[in-house]
Amino acid sequence: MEPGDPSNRTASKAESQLRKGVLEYCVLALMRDGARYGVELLRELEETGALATSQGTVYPLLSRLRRDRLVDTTWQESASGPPRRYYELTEAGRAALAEFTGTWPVFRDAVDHLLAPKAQPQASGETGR
Amino acid sequence: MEPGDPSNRTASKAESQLRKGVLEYCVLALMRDGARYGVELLRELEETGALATSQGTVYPLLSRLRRDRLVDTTWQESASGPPRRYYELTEAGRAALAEFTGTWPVFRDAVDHLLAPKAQPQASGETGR
DNA sequence: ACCTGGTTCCATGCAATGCAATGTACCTTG
DNA sequence: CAAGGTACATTGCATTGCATGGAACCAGGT
Repeated sequence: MEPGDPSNRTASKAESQLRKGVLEYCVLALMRDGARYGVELLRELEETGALATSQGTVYPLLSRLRRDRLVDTTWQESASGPPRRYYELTEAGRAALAEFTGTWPVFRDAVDHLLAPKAQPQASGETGR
Repeated sequence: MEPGDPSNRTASKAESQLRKGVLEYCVLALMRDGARYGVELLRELEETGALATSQGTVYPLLSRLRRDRLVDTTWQESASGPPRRYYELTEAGRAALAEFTGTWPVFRDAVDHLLAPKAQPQASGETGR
């Protein structure tokens, strides 16, 4: 990779820290519709733009998921290239993903609320949403 | 506080990791409308529910913000109790907050998109599943 | 004066995690 | 066989949330 790639500017220090703890569940989410292998996950994360990362991040993460029994793995031959290790959600993995799916909106809304411009004391009550 | 509160177990690990990198900017956001002191910030974070944290987290964070010149501090007497150290945004602090305000929605939407149930390719109604 | 309790500030050590750098193995192509 | 691409993996580092513990200051009761 080009160390001096200027297109990397978007990946500031803040984004790197934002990924912490979220990446794990994003990877689980990507496996929701079926088994995936490492480089495939890497590509799909890249497509999201904000969650792009590197092999040095994904493989240790996948190892942790396997250690914690959130995923099962199976080797599978490839039509062209070396064999791939496919990762698939276990029951515990689906449970963890479901839990995060509930946790995330709460967290997201809390941050949204803090970041939103000063609340306007518009009359009383809330305008709901 | 209840150190061993079992009701915290479900979201504790995930939420704890979620706070990484976000807390810094949430604290900056809280100072947007004026100077704040440590315990005050702690209380306001507590009110958000999802961003509640402890002194052991906030004070080292505030030290880093000061080290990086994102905030300035001034001592101020208290009507009842020991003096308080008030933290106020510097120009660099406002810039960092502004940058994050731009970064956050991109990140948030990326996670939302991944977590959303499988995208249903337009087409017409899908009756049940 | 002394002590108890509340408030506020802060430092230290640990654990989790993203990441760059690097290495290994396999497959295809020439 | 040699070269290059694909895929998996490990190591060491920096950052950061957090539990724990402590210090300083003030007010009120005894």
